[in-house]
Amino acid sequence: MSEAAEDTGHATDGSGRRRGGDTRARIQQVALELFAEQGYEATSLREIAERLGVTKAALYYHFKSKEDIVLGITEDYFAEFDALIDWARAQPPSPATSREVVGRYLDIVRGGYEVFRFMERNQAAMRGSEGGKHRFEQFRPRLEALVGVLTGQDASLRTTVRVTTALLSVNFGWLFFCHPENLGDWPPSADPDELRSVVMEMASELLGV
Amino acid sequence: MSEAAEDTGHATDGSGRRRGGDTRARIQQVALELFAEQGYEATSLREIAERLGVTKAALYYHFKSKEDIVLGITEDYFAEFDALIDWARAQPPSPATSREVVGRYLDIVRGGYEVFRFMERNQAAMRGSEGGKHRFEQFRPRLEALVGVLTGQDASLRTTVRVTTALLSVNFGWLFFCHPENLGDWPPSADPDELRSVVMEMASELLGV
DNA sequence: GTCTATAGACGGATAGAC
DNA sequence: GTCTATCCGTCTATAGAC
Repeated sequence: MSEAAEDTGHATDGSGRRRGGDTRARIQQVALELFAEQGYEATSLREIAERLGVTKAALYYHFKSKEDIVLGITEDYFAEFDALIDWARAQPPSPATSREVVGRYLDIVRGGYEVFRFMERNQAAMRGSEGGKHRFEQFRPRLEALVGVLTGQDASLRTTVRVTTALLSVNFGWLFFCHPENLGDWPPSADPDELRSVVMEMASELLGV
Repeated sequence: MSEAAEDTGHATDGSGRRRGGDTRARIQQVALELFAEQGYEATSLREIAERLGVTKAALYYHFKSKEDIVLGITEDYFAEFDALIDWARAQPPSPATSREVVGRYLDIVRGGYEVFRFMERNQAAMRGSEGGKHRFEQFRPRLEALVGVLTGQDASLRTTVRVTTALLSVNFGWLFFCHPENLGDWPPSADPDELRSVVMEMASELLGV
């Protein structure tokens, strides 16, 4: 969906360099990296602007606030989850369906590596309810919906915990082991295909399918 | 260890009310709650002081900086992990030992609910390397050590992922389902004993013991 | 679409009285 | 051990020129 790619449809110039409307996307990309590394609150707009070689004021041409930068990024991925939820609800319940749901869940995380890394490391900032402001906490309800689809109604605690853990293990497992991280030698960086099968196997066991 | 309890050995007065040295612990307790709810960077010392009915300056009598408040809290729990690692290394490798390690890991998390909630939600702030500063990121090496003890040397990717997931599922599972949280009705708040057995069962399966 | 300049608020931290 | 008062830095956000 939006992975450091264009979203406004502007053309490139003759030499193939990026032009015009992709500044917006570049801001989001840089902001996301810094937010994930240093934290949302700890990263200033000045820092983002500097890394892009522009000034703060330029950012405000593209986004009306700091929060707005994040909103624009996360929306796409929440929409993908919503689509997955709708799809899952339309399928007949079966072990094959469950595995397919988990597989699609993993693919969403794969496609939005930086975004999910950001969300994982800034949970407090996402929830942040300073003075009753809502902010961008919208993951929980999606997770609840997916778990509900996978467990069916009136699930036991055991089932709920296992299914929730299955999804979050997929999520975390991918972020933790498939990393272009600049940190030490642990955890080992895994081959994507191998990691995928390992993670899917775990999830299947936890789901009991 | 330090759970809103005294640590300076000061006496209480005749009526049993708290006195003297426990101000330090009360600061840590309140700070931890706010840090977990709103985020470390988003919570100001003014806010902490206000909730305690004192002024910012008073906090600086007990702690030399904002970071110092957190350091004092987390140290105890990292020490508990270190003790667990030492203990695990001294045991003969066996399925029973593995289960015992996981059980003790869970007990540490149980004992430090607020602390671990804080750490989970403020990963970015804990890692925060603004200008090369180290800060209080010390969980990873402990996790690596524990995983190493549980897998033995030269473990496959599959084993490493499963064991890591086992520990983190215990961690997350407890925080996620055993909650005095003020948020909606999901996830359901679980009975501690039941949750413990569910979580331990999952971990055992992932460990393959 | 990007700039300079600045407003306006709030942050962490310190000095020194009591 | 807690307070008042204050310093100084940085932050988000805006106004207005080019």
